[in-house]
Amino acid sequence: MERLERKEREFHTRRADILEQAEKIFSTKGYHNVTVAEIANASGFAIGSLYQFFDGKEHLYTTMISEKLDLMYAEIRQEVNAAKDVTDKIVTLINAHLKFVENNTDFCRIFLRGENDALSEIMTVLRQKLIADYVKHITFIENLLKMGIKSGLLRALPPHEIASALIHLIRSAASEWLLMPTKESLLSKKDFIQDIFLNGVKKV
Amino acid sequence: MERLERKEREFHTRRADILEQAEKIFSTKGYHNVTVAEIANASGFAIGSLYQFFDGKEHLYTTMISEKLDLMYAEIRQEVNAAKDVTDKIVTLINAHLKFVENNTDFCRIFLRGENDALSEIMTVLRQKLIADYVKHITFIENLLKMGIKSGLLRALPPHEIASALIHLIRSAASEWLLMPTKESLLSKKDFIQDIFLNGVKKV
Amino acid sequence: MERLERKEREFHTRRADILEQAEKIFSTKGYHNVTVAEIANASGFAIGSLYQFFDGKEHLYTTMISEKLDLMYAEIRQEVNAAKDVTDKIVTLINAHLKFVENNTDFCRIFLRGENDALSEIMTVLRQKLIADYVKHITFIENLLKMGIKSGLLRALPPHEIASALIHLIRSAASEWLLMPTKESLLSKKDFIQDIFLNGVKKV
Amino acid sequence: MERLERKEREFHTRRADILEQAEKIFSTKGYHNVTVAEIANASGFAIGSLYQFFDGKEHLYTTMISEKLDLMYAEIRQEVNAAKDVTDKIVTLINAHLKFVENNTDFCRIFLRGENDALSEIMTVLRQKLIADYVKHITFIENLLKMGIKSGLLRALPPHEIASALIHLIRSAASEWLLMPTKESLLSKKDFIQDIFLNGVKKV
DNA sequence: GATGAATGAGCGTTCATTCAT
DNA sequence: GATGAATGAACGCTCATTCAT
Repeated sequence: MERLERKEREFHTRRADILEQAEKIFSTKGYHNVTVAEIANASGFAIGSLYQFFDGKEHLYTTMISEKLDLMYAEIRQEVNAAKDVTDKIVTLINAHLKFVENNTDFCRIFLRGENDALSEIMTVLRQKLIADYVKHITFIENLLKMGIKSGLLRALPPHEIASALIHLIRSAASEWLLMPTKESLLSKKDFIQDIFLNGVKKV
Repeated sequence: MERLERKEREFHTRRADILEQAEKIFSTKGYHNVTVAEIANASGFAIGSLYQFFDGKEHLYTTMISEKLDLMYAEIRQEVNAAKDVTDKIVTLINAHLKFVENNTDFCRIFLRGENDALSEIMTVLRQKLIADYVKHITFIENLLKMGIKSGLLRALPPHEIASALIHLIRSAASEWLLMPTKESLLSKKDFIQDIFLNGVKKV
Repeated sequence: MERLERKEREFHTRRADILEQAEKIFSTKGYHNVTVAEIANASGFAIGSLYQFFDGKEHLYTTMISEKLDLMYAEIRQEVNAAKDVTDKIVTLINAHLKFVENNTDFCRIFLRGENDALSEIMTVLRQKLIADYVKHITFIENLLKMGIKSGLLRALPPHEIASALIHLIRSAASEWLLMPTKESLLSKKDFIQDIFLNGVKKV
Repeated sequence: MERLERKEREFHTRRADILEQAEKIFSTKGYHNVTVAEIANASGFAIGSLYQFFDGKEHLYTTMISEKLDLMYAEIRQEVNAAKDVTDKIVTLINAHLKFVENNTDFCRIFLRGENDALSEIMTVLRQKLIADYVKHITFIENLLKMGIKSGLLRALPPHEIASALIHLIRSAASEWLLMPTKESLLSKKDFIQDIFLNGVKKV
C-alpha cells in the first residue's frame, strides 16, 4: 500500500535524523554528559517523540553505535572483497579503515574514550555485539591472511594473532592521529603500516 | 617525631586502601555507575571520611588512574633501563608491559573502556596528563629505537611511528587477552610480538 | 492564540501558588531551615517541578522577597500619589504602610529576622536590589517632605534624615506590633505616629 | 585556692577569646555561612576544645549575641543613670547608643541582617531573651520618659509608644549609617535625633 | 500521533558533633 | 585536658521517563 510505504519511509528518515544528531552530540560530549532533551532539541523533535523511535537513552546510544559500526565493517569488507589478490586486499583493508576514521573522526573518538559502561542489561548487550562484530571482522581478516599464507606470500604465523596485530597497527596510526592534532591526512600513513606489517623493523 | 610519622604512615595506608578499592570498583562498573557511598563502604570508611583524602569523586578517580599509570610507566622503564643492548631492551619492554597488564587486569580494563569524559576541569586535567605521560613514554621508546637504528640493527624508519606501532602491537595482544577469556598467560605472546615487530609477516 | 494564553495563565497561577507557599514557610522558619522538598510538598508539586519555575532555592527566595516588596512599594506610592496635599500624603503614607504590614504579617516578619546572608552571588544581588528599592522609596518620601518644607508646613530640616526618621517611626510601630502579640489593630497607631512625627514629644 | 582561681581565670580568658573571634566571623559572614572549624581555627583552639566552652555552634552564637547585647544595654544604662536631669538622660541615651554602634559596627550589622532563625530550641530561647532584654530596655526608657512627663517636660503621650519611637529614631540613624558607607561619624546625627524627637518636624 | 510539563529517585557533598588517643 | 579524624544524616539539584492533553 502506498500510504503505509510513505509512513514507513518517513519513520526511517526521522529515525536516521535523530541518530545523526545523536552521533554528533554523543561523540562530542560523551554518553553521560548528554541529556535526552538535548538530542530531542537538536533533532527538532519533542522529548516524548524520541521514545517512539527508541526505547530510551541507552537504546538510542547503543543503536547509534551499532549501526554506525555495521556500516564501517560493511564498507571495509566491500572494498576488500573488490580487490584482486591478497596484497591488494591487505592494502585496501588498511586504506578503507583509515578512510573511515578520517571521515568519521567524532564517532571514532568515542572509542578512544571507550565508554562501554556495562552494568545495565542493554549496555551489556551492546558490549557483546561489539565483541561479536569484532570477532567476525577479525575472522574475515584471518581468512584473508590464511590465503596469503597458503599462497606463500606470508609466513605461517598464527592467523588470529597476525590479524589482531594488523588491526592494531591500523588503530595505532588512527589513535595517534586522533590524539595529536595534525594537518596531514591520516591516509598518508598507509604505506608505513603496510611496510611495517609486511617487513617488520629489522634490517636484514 | 615518632608520633607524626605514624600518623602520616597511617594516612598513606588508608589512602592507599581507598585507592585500591576504588580501582577495583571503578574498573568493574565504570566511573559514572559508581557512587561515592559504594567506595566508602567497600573501603570501610564513612562517606565523609573519603573527603579527607580526596577532594571529591573526580579527584579520587583521576588520582587513582594517575598514580597507577605512573607506577606502570616507572616499572617498565626501570626494567628496560636495566637491559643491556637494544634487542634486549625491546624484549624487556614487551615483557614488562605484558606483565603489568597481567597483574593489573582490572585497572587495564578501564582503558579498554576508555571513559575520559572531559567536560569538567579536573577530567580535562587528567586527559592532558594521560596524553603527556603517553608522549613521554613514546619518546622513551623512540630513543630506544633510535639507538637500534644507529647501531644498524633496525631499518631507518620514522622513530615516532615505529614506537607507536610497537606500543600498539603490545596493546593488541593485551586487548585481545582482556577481551577473550583464556587460561593461557598473556606473557606467552611475548615472542610473537617480538617476531612480528622485528620481522613483519612477509615471507622473504 | 487561545491555547498558549491558557498555558501562560496556568504557568503564572502555579508560579504564584509556589511563591505564596514559599512566603508562608520561609517567613515561619527562615531561609536556611526550609528545604526545597518542603516547599514543593506544601505547594503540591514534585521537587523537580519547582525547578521549572525557579532556578533554585535562592532564586525562589529572592524572587519572592523581591516581588512582594515591589508590590508593597507600589501600593504605598499609589495611595500617596492619590492624596491631595502634603499632610494628607504623610497620613496616607503611614496608613498604607501599616495596612500592608497588617495584611502581610508573615512576610514582614522576615525583615524582623533579616537574613540577607550575602556570600552567594544571587543573595548579593538581592541585597543590592533591596537597598536600591529602599533608596528609591526614601527619595520618594524626601520629595514629599521637600514639598512640605517649601509650603511652610514643615521645618527646614535635612530631607533625607527626616524621611528616614519617618520610615523608622512607622517601622517602630510595626516591629512592636509584630513582636508583641496584641489584639489591637496596627492601624490604631496611625494617629500616634503622625502626632509624634509632626509635633515631637516636647511640651511647648 | 590559688590553683583553682588561675584555672578559672584561664578558662574565662579563653572563652572570651573564642567569643571575640566568633563575633568577628559571624558578623562578617552570617551564622549559616560560618563553620565551627573556622572559629576554632581563628581562635587557636582545636575543634573539640570549643565544646568544652560551649554546648555547640548555636550555643556559641547565642551566647556571643547575648553577652554582647548585655554589654550594650549595661553601657547605655550606666551612662544614662549618671546623667542629672531628664533632658540630659535622653541626650545621653542617644549618644551612648550611637557610640556603641559606631564602636561595634560588625556586631550591629548582624541585626541589620537579623538571623534569629528560630526553630531549634536554643535559638527560640535566644529570641525570647532578645525580646525580654528589649522589653527590659524599653521599660527603662519608659520610666525615663514618665519622669519627663511628670516633670512637665514632655507631653502626656503613651510612654511605651514614645519609648519605642525614640529607640527606632536612633536605630533609624544607625541603620542608615550602616547601610550607606560614609566618612561622617554616626555621632554627628545626635543633635538631629534629639531635635526631631523633642520637637517633631512641624513648623509651629 | 505529538507534545513537554511533571515526576521523584538518586546523586555528590557538607559540616556539627563525637570520642579514641 | 586537648585533639582533630571520623562520622553520617541531610541537603539542593538533575534528568530519564511518563502520560494527560
